[in-house]
Amino acid sequence: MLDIRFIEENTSAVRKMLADRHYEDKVDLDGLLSAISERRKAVTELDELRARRNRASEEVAKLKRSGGDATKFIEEVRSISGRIKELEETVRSAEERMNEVLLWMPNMLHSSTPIGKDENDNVEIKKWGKPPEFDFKLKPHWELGEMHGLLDFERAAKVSGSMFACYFGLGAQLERAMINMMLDIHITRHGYTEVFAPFLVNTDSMQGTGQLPHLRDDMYKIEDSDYFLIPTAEVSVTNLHKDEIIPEGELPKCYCSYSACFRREAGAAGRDTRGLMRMHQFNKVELVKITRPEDSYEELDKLLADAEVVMQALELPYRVIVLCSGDIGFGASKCYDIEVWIPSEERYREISSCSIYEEYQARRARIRMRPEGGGKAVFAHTMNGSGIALSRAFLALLEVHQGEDGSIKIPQALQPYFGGRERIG
RNA sequence: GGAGGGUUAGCCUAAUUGGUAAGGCAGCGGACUUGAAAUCCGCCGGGCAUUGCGACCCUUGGGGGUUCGAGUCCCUCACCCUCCGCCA
Repeated sequence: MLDIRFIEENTSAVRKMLADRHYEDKVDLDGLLSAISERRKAVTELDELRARRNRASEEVAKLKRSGGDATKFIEEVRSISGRIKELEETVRSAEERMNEVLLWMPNMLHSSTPIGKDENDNVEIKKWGKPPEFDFKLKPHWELGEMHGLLDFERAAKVSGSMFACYFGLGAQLERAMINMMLDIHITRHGYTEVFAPFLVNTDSMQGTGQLPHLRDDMYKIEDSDYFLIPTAEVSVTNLHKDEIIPEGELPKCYCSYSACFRREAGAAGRDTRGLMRMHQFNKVELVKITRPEDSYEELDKLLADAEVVMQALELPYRVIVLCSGDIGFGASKCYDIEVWIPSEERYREISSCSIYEEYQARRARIRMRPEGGGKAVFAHTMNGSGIALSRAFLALLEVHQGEDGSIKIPQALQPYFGGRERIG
């Protein structure tokens, strides 16, 4: 959510942001501005009338107490009240139009976010590791998974449907080992606090972090209730501090959280249909930070580095890109993606997304900070990133570390979490 | 699921048959002081305003209703507490 005063005073910057994001047609900026000024005009008149009514009403009270005749003032209040009702309706409808647009208004972009049209204009800023070269015919992960009895897509389809997976035996253990390793790395080496939060959240939380209204079709809604299945732990964890004013000394809040994530993948029919690449349900270890405004970009870079440590521990080749204005998420002002090398596709695919929202989510979720030494509460900054997403980490690990015989080498850092096992097969 | 109690500003607590939210703590600024404490004054939810100092407006969990007027009465929803029931 943007501040309406900011929008009024920086209209051309907002217009440029919408153009940079290719959002011009989706947001009625002029309608918003007119709703704001209509509201302001009505509120001014409303305030004056209310002041008159309050004065008259006070006279009524005085006269009643002293036993006098208040008829004249009662009549005055009655007549003013009619006009007040009209104006209240005007204000209400102006605010409704205002909020409708505001909820669909994306965040301003950070100056370091490159301007571009789509994913082709994202900027690569780093590469780590080398994509492996195989002198044999490599197997895709679903073949490796079925060969070792780690994965079963057919049975998952039986109990649920397509785009679900079932992990058996060492497969289930491997998934769990990776989750535990990631959590431990962040807790013990990076200073995060582990959180385990609900997987079902209400509409207000979904709106607080900006999934609603525009991603409604990507999420699962529970029938006959106000609950949604979380698409990421970002939602449940960030909203833990909703409606709070946090003392400056307690910032930054650094949380890491395991959760299952649920996505309808409504627009992705027919894509990545084989294997683990795209699932309706997958696991993820998420990193969430709430910080002082002045520290936020530094904290974002640290968060990215924290996620990278996991990639390195798993010995998975990756690159880091900065998303351009046409590709970056709705509420983010800047976003790094970590992309892992997928041998079977011979390209990099997203495995982590580290985004900063500045005040955008904080304003929606009303997360504020009380400055050291008192003073007016200000909005905190929020950010989050995958640290990292399972399923894709699982599939990358199978493919990258496969041998000619189909056996899979377990990276050394993971072995203690996997019963000391050095390989599968 | 049922019954009862509750929700007042960051925290805690008042408010007559319905009469227009009173205080305390914490915090900030100032005065006083060598400095601090104590004391005193102002501020201390949001909006709007400002050339100049506010006789300005809204806010008692959310929404609606009754009334000239609602923290107070009615309806509804959310959440918290207690008890009963059911349940992994």
